[in-house]
Amino acid sequence: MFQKVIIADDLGSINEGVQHILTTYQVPYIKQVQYCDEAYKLIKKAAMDGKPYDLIISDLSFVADHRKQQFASGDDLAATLKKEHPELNIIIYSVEDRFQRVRQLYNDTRVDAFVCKGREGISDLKEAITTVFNGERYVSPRVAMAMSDNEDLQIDEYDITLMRLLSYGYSHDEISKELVALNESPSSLSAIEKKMSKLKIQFRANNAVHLVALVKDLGII
Amino acid sequence: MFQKVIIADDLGSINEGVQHILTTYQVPYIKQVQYCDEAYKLIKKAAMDGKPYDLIISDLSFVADHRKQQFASGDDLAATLKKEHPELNIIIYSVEDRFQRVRQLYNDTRVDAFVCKGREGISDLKEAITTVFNGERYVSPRVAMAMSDNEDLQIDEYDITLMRLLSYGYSHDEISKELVALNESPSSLSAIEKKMSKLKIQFRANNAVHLVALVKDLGII
DNA sequence: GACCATAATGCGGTTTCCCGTAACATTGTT
DNA sequence: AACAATGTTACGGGAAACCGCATTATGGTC
Repeated sequence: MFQKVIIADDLGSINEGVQHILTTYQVPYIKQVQYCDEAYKLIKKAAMDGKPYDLIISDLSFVADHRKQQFASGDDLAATLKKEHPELNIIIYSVEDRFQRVRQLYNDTRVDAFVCKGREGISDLKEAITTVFNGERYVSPRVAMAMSDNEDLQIDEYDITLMRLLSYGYSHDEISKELVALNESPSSLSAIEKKMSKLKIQFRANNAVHLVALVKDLGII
Repeated sequence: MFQKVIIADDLGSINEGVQHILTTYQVPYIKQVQYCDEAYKLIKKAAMDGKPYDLIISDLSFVADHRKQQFASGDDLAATLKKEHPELNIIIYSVEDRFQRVRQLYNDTRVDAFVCKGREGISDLKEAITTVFNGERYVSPRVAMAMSDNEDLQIDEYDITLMRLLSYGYSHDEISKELVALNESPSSLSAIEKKMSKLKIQFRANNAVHLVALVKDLGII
């Protein structure tokens, strides 16, 4: 099992289970930090001392406070770490569940695991830890669809905005007006209808209600 | 703080956090069991010995196995315990989040707290423990709406069926045909439209899409 | 500028949703 | 049996969604 693990998570959302899991896996050295920068410094130092960490479990969002930080988010930290310490395993443990960000972290940054802090968060995390330890990668089922290699399935921010507005009970017409107000394009009623139609095909939804139900289950909105 | 706590949860869904929370609250005696019957027996025995438990944290669903059990579910156990040991505090900690069952447990069985094993499960549970210790009752925000004293807000199985079918992408017409097939009544198109209309008013939803989004968030479907 | 491909919009027709009203059925009360 | 109250079904009309096609921008290439 891993020998040296660092947990980065700002106070507000520390999960009691994480530390516990690691102790049950008998990880001898566990360090908790509350800032990305601190994690980065400690990892650097440990590597230079020849006693590198072999796993970091990090959140994504860290509340900003008075201290000026080099890394604004776990995304930045992960990207830098993967570049400078490719041997370090990275598990992201976050409430985040939007496709966009998960895809980017998994496919571009190439973190070793992405776990949603959710209903099944703890058990997912356990699975992630063992899977990563065995040299493989992992994502929570909740967002697994985000990694589908089906290239048709590319959902961008615009799509999400659209579906989110839809879920708020906006009519197509209202969505159109809203997008005009936001200066976003396309914004015409026709364009929105067309987009909705495409989304329904992508998600194999029978209608708008079905679409929203599906993407809510998938955690996209 | 509580002195003697029993945790009833079948193996599959034990949450590492629960035990940890109790230890941080410095509960001196904690017992874990996997069967309702065992919990019942231990509680009985402890009471007779003059060293009663003062809190049980119990799941609702327990997987059935070869052993024949007196109590099939946490509901039964809770109801019996409240009757025979009214002084014992009961916290239900379950993935369950359907109004029906929550209402029954809270209003009829009168458990002291109902906590959803969800995203905020652990922190909810902590709050529940301290709240109950202070002699008050608690329910997770996720299902708090179920306890609304607004009597208009009574959602029954029929409503849930309806909204579930709706979320599956069925048209009103298809829902009607489905209900006819299931031999459920009312099943006419008109009746369904009327019911949908009422539900939209109840949940302050602008339209069907909004309704499904809301009840999905509330965990009703 | 001319040309093309694509994106965005506009429009008409069909279906479904939505909501009011009215008819019919069921139940319970006197 | 008569009646009221409520539950269920039927129907109609306007609004929104849905869908195909025509028209008008937009951006890039020669």
